[in-house]
Amino acid sequence: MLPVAFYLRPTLEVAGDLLGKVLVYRSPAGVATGMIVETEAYIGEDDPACHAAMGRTARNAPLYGLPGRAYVYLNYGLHDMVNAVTEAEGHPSAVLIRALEPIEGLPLMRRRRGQAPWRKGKATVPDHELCRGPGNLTRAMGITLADNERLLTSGPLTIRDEGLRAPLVVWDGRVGISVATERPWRASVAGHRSVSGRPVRNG
DNA sequence: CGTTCGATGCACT
DNA sequence: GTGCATCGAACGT
Repeated sequence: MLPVAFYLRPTLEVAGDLLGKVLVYRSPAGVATGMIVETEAYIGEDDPACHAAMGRTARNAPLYGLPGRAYVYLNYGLHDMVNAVTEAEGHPSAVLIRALEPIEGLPLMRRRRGQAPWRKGKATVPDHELCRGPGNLTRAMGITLADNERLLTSGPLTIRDEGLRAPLVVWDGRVGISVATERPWRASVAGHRSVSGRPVRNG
């Protein structure tokens, strides 16, 4: 299990080092796990895309708290986004987990994805798309707002180092936001099928 | 290939 | 009332 000290570091280091680590979620319905292949850093009140940009509010309070906990919020009324809180208490920063390569619990993931209101009765989801995108991965894993502020170092929601080979990391601009997109604060595994957005071209 | 748009909830102004 | 750290279907070129 990654210790609190892992998260108590500069957010960009955490964002890069989370690639290749394994997100684990244990629910009554079963266990689901996946290797993290895409992350984004949101760093402090000076980052206009960070939820802390306007100062502390009820919603973003977890960002200001201790590292090594989850920050989960609802976006577009439909999608729960999961972040790992980083840096010291009082430094509002986090890493958004944007995509996983599914490892364990694929049938459970597929069942959950199929329950999305806009997807009922549609074609089944290919394995590598089950956890592609931040909204998709929380739905597949079963992570919800109820997991906000949960410890990532013990309990049902954890991130483990399973010793997988360190992947080749690509840094580029964050996606889905309208400000500060030029900051290269999105980390992804080069060429991985489960990374959201357009594939990164290679020479 | 591209753009548009509906689904859906809530924090914040 | 406005605006999202989204998703994917439907349509146009």
